[in-house]
Amino acid sequence: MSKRKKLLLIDGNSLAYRAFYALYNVVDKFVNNEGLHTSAIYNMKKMLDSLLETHQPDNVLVAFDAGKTTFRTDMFSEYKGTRAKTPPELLEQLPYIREMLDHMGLKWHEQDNYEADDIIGTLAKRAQSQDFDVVVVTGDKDLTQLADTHIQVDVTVKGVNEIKSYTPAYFEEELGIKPLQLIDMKALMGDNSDNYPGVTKIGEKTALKLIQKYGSVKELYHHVDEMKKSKMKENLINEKKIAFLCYDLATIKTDTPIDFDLADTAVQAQNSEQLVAFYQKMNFKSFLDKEVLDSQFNQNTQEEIAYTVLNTEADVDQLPEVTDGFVAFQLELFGQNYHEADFVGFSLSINGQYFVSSVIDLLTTPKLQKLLESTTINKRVFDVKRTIVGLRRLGITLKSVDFDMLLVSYLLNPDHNQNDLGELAQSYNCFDAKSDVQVYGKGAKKALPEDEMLFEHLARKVRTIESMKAGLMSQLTDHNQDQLFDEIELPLAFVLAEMEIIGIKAQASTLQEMSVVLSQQLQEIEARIYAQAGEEFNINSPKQLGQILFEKLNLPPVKKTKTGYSTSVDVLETLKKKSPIVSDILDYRQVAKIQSTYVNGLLKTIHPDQRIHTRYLQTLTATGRLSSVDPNLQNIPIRLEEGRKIRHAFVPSNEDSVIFSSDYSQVELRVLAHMSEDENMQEAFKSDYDIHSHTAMKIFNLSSPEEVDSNMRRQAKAVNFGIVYGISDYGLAKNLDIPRKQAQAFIDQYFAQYPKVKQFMDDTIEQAKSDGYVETLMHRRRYLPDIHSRNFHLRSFAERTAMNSPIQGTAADIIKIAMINMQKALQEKHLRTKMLLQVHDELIFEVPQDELAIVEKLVPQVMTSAIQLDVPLVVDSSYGKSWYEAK
DNA sequence: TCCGTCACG
DNA sequence: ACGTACGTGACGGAT
Repeated sequence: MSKRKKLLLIDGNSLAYRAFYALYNVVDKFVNNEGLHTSAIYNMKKMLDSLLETHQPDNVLVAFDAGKTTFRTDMFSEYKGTRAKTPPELLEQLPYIREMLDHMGLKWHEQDNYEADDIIGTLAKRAQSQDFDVVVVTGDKDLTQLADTHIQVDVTVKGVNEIKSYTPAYFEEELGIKPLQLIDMKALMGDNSDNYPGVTKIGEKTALKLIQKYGSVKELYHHVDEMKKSKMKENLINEKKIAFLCYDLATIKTDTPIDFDLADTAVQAQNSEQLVAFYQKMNFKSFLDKEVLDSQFNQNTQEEIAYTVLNTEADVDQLPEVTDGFVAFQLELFGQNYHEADFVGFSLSINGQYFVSSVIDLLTTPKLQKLLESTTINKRVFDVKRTIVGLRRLGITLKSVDFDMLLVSYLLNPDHNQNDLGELAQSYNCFDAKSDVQVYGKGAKKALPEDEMLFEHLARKVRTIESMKAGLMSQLTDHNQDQLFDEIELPLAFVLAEMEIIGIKAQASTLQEMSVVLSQQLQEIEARIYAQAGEEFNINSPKQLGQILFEKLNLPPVKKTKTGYSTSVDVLETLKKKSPIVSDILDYRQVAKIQSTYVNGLLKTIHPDQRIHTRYLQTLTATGRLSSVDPNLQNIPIRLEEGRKIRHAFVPSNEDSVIFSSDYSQVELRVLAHMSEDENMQEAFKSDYDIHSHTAMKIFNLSSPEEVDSNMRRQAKAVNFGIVYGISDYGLAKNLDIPRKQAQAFIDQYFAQYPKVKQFMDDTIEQAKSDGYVETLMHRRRYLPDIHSRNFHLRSFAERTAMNSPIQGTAADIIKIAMINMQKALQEKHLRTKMLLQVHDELIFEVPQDELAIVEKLVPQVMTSAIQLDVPLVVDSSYGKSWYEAK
C-alpha cells in the first residue's frame, strides 16, 4: 500500500495578517536598519517553521491574493468593499515574505482575478484526486467548505498552534450539515466582512435552520411557495436574485486556470546562504547569531590548537627557520584607529606551528624584525594596511605581502567587508576563530580577556588566515581578479599606508581663530532667531524647530519625515519668502555645521605632530571608492566660501613647500564614453568640447555652441549627472524642479543623441540580471540580488546601481592605478614631494618649491596615462600656500 | 543606537 | 499605482 503524500496549502494573506497583529503592540520594535517593519516577516517565519514541523509535508503552496479586483468584484462591485486598507506597516512586508518563501524552498502563487481561496480550492481538489492528503491552513472559515475526504481545513484560533480542524465528520457533528452546504448558508445569510448582503433579516441561525430543512438554496426556492405566509417568505421571494448571486460569491473556485503542476509544489531544499543574507538584511539576530553560531562553534571548534607563547627574546631565538617561504602574521590592536590604538600582541604561524605573544617589543628583536622586513618570505595577513601602519609605529617596515584575507574577500564581494576576521571567516563557514566581539565583548564591557583565551584567539586567527588562503585566491582567479588584487589593491594598500602615516599638517591656530569668529556669529544669529520666535529653544533640534516653525509661527509644513516635520534645506528654501526667521535658521545651520564638524571636529583629531592622520577604508564601499574616517578628509567644504575657509588650516610641512592639487576633469563621463563606445559622446571628448554645452546642443536641438545659454547648460549638466547616476524621469524632475514629462523628454532626447549610451545602460541591466553582478573595466564586481526583486523600489534601485557602479567603480580603478604609479615615479625620481590625500577624483600633494616645475608636469602625465581609454583623460592642477589656495 | 541633517565627489 | 537620482562620514538630538 502506497502512502499518500501530504500537501500543505497555506492562505498567505490570512497568515500574514495573523503574524502581523499578533505582534501589533510591539510593531515598532521590529524595524530593520532601513526602517522596514519586520514583525510579520519574523512571526511568519516562526509560524511556517511550526507548520512544517507539525505536518512534515511533501508539498507546500502558499497562496496570496493578487489584487483588489477579481472576478467576484466583476459580479458584485461592492464585494469586500468595506475592508479596511492593509496597514502600511504590513503592506511593506509582503514582498519580503514572498522572498523568504523563495529562500525557504517553498512555492508561492498569486493569480490575477482570483483570490487565494480559489487557488487553494483548485489545488486541494487536484491533489485529492492524485493520492494526496491535503491540509489547508487559514484564518478564514469560508475555506472550510473545502473539507472532504483527504482534505482537512485547519482554521487558526490563536497563532498557528491553536487550531480547529474541519473535516466532514466534524462539520456534521458541529453544524449538522455537509461542508458544501456552507455555501448555501452564506447565500442566505451573506457575509459582513466580505460585504455581500444575503437575504434581509436572515442571519446565521435562520440560514442554518433553512438549509438543514431544505438541503440547499435551490431546493429551498423549489418549495418557497409552500412556505406559510411570513415576512421572511416575502424577503426570500423578493431577493431570490441576491441569494443566488451570494451563492456564487461564496463559492470557492476549484477550477482556477493555474499554470503550474502539483509537482512544482514539492518542497525544495532551503538556500541557507540566501537565508542568512536575508536574516542579516532583516536584522533577525535571533535566527542568526547565538543559537546558530554557538552550535556551529560547539561542533566545529573541536579541533584544538597548540601554540607556543613567546615571552622573552630568548624565546624568539628559539623560533624555527622559515622553510615554507611564507608566514601568516597577525598584529592585534585594541581599537579601530591603528594610528593610536594600544598594542595587544601578535601571533604568527611558521611551518604550521603557531606562536603568540603579548610582549609587543619582541617584534623588534632582530629575528622577528628581519622576518617581517624580509623580501623573500611572504607574509599573509588580515588587513595589510593596518598591519603596515601598526608595525611602522614600532619602527618596522613590513615587506612582501602576498595575501590579505580582508582585501581579497572584499574584491570577491564588496559586501564581505566585515572588518572582523572571525566574522568574515564565519561568513565563509569557517568556524576556527571567534569574532572579536565574542572574545573582547563590546561597548562598555569591552576588555582584554585572560591570557589563555587571548592567546588561543590570536593563534586561531593566523590559522584561519592560512586555511582561507587557497580557497579565496582560487575564487579570485575564477573572477578574473588576479590583476585587480596583485597590481592594484595590494600595492595600493602600501601607498595609502604611507599617505596616512605622513598625514597632512593642520594649523590649530587657524582653526581656533575661526572658532572665535564663528561663535560670535552663532550668538548673533541665535539672538535674532529667539527674538523672532518669541522664545528660546534648541535650534539644532529638528523636533523643537519644527514646533516653532509649523505650530507656533504657522508656516506651512511642506514635507514630513517619519518622526515629524521636515526642516531640511529644500523645505526651508521654499519657506524663505514667508518669514525672515527661515533665512536666519539656514545661516545658523551653515555656521553651526562648520563650527561643530569642521572647526571643533578637526581640532580634536590633530596629533601631537601637528598633523592629521586620516584612515582610508579600502574595503568598505560597494563601488570600489575609498572612504576616509577619523576624520573624514574627503568632505572638507569647498562649495560655499564660508566653509571653504577651513582649507586655510591645511598647509605644507615647511615654508618652502606648497600644497599642490590635481583633479580629473569629468572622469566619470569619460569612462561612460569609453565603456558605451558611443561615437557622439567620444567625439565631444576627443574634440575637447565643453561636455555640458555639447549635451545642451544635443538635447535642445541646437546647431552651434553659441546658442547654448547658461540655463540650457545648467539643465544639460544635470542630465549628464543623472545619466551617470542611472537616470529616472522622477529624479531628474526633482533635481531640476521641472515637470516629469519634460524630464522624460530630456532623457529621450539624450538617448536619441547618444544611442550607444542607452544601449550600454540596457546591456548593463541585462548583465546584472543574468550574472547577478556588474563589473568595472578592471573586473571589480558588485552583486545586485535585488535586480530580481518584485518590489518596485528595490528593483529600481538595483537597476540604477547597475548603471552607476561600473562607471563610478572604473573611475575609482583609474585613480588607484594613478596613485600607485605616482608613488613609484616620486620614488624613482628621488623627489621629496609627498602624496598626502585622495578625494575620489583628486590627488593632493605637498611639493617643495624647487620640485614644483617637475611635479606640475609629472602628476598630470602620470594621472592621464594611468589607463588607455578611447577618449583622453584630462587633469587640471593648481597650487598655493594652503589647501585653500590650491584651487 | 537611530534619525535627520549636511559636508564632499 | 508604485515613488528614487550614485557613492560616502560626522554631528547633535532623541530614544
